Amino acid sequence: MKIDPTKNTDYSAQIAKAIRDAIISGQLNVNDRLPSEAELAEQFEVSRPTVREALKRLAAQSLIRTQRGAFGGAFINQISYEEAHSQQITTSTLLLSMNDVSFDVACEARFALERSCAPFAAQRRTADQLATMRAEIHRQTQPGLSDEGWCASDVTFHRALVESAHNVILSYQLAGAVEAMQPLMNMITFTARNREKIISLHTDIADALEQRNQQHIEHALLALSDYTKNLADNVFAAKQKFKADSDSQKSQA
Amino acid sequence: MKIDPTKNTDYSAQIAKAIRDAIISGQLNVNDRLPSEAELAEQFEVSRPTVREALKRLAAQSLIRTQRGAFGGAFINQISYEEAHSQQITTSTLLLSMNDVSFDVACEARFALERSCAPFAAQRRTADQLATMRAEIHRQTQPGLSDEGWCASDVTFHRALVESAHNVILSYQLAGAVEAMQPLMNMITFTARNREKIISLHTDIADALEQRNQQHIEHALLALSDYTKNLADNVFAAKQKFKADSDSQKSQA
DNA sequence: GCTTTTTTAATGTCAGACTTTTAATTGTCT
DNA sequence: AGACAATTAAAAGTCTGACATTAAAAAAGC
Repeated sequence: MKIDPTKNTDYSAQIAKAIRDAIISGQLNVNDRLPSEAELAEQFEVSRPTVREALKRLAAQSLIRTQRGAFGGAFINQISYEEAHSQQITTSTLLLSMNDVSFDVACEARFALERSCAPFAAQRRTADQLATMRAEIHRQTQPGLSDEGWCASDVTFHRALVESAHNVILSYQLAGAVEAMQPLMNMITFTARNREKIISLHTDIADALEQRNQQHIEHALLALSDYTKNLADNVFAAKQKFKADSDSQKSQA
Repeated sequence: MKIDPTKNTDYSAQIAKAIRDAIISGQLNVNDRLPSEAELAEQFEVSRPTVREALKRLAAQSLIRTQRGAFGGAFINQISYEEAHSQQITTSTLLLSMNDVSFDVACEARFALERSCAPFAAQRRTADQLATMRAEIHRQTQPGLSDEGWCASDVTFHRALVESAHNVILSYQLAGAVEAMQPLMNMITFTARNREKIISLHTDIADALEQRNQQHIEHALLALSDYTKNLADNVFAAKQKFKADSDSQKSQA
């Protein structure tokens, strides 16, 4: 493994890429130890700080972990669902917030993705997951519930639904999508009337799941998607109107 | 922003986290410039190499980009679908390869996720996307097609299906899932008979899309999922048998 | 044989220097 | 005045060499 000094990218980026490729292609396996920083520096013919920058890049992607002390070093990390998941959420959240994705598009995607767990959820849901969902619905009916509490409960509810499909890959993908949407959802404050409607839709979902009726689950999710979209449209229209009003007042003054 | 010397994590990790949080919370906006490395070193009361390691961590997640020269520095990067997508694929691919996820589970998830684009694809598909799919089907019928060519065509076909939903978020999530599965799919070599069956299922999907029939699309995807799962089961069973046979031969010798 | 101490090999951190890149500024010529 | 060239300055990129800290292995002591 060598680096190309004529390329106009950083050495550290090139070295990181070389090691990353070796991991992906399977030349390096989980728990293998990389050579020490000093040895890598010699191999790549760069200084130790440069090697360290490369290693930090890999560490940021959870590809390696480092251990200090004798017989320590950098080891190929077995990436866990936990880590993959949190990385996915950071990326997706930033993607949404930085590219002004319309709420409609995001909302549509979120519920469409969730819908994909319906057939398996209907088959495989356990009493436990159903109980979680019922408990969250009950929490949502409490009149004193704060906005944050409401949103957190919403996430827990949908996570339980996703988990009930008993497919780790689906869970990983869907939980990411649901959580990435959360900041957008937090922009909407729900009135008591809104909450009431959503609770009834949540109840529909739980009922359908209890009866193991795939089509009802899908139907209820679609209804929830439509209702949320409508709600958001109204909220944003109201904000727009408020802004327009205050603008015209300013220009009059 | 300060760091905690008593914590047992690296300074560079703490600094990266502090800046990352500032980005996520919106204190730092797209295209904002961070202070120079020297200034950051002063602010955080660490040395410049340590700051640099922190910045490389952020660069690895595409959160910042750096520019050399006067008036250069580190700028908050507007993360693109392209970047988010490629990061997601790296993570998902490694997650699958390192956690020996069963083929069945991955396959089920892949097609279930793809199914979520069906209602929108049926509504919004364009002639263009349909043509792409037909063209790929035609390519797949060519007798001389290599295994790599077959797999690449398969990806293109499914990408076109996903794109026909015209929802950028769905495209991003689904394309990631499809591509992350690819290394697993490559472990199966398709016989001529297998290919024939898959082509007929692809044709079913294209036909259903042409007729804008959501349920047929979903049904065809399910059939494809089941067929692929079966195929994989047989392939792995055969491999197992081969291994068992050669093992018993060894023990006899 | 067990516990304690020492050794040692690694990462983590620092200070300071030098190189390269790049944009703004200044200077010069037409 | 305007276009082009030379200068300058600020920043990232890189290197050297040192010291601090950690943790496991080896050695010493009981």
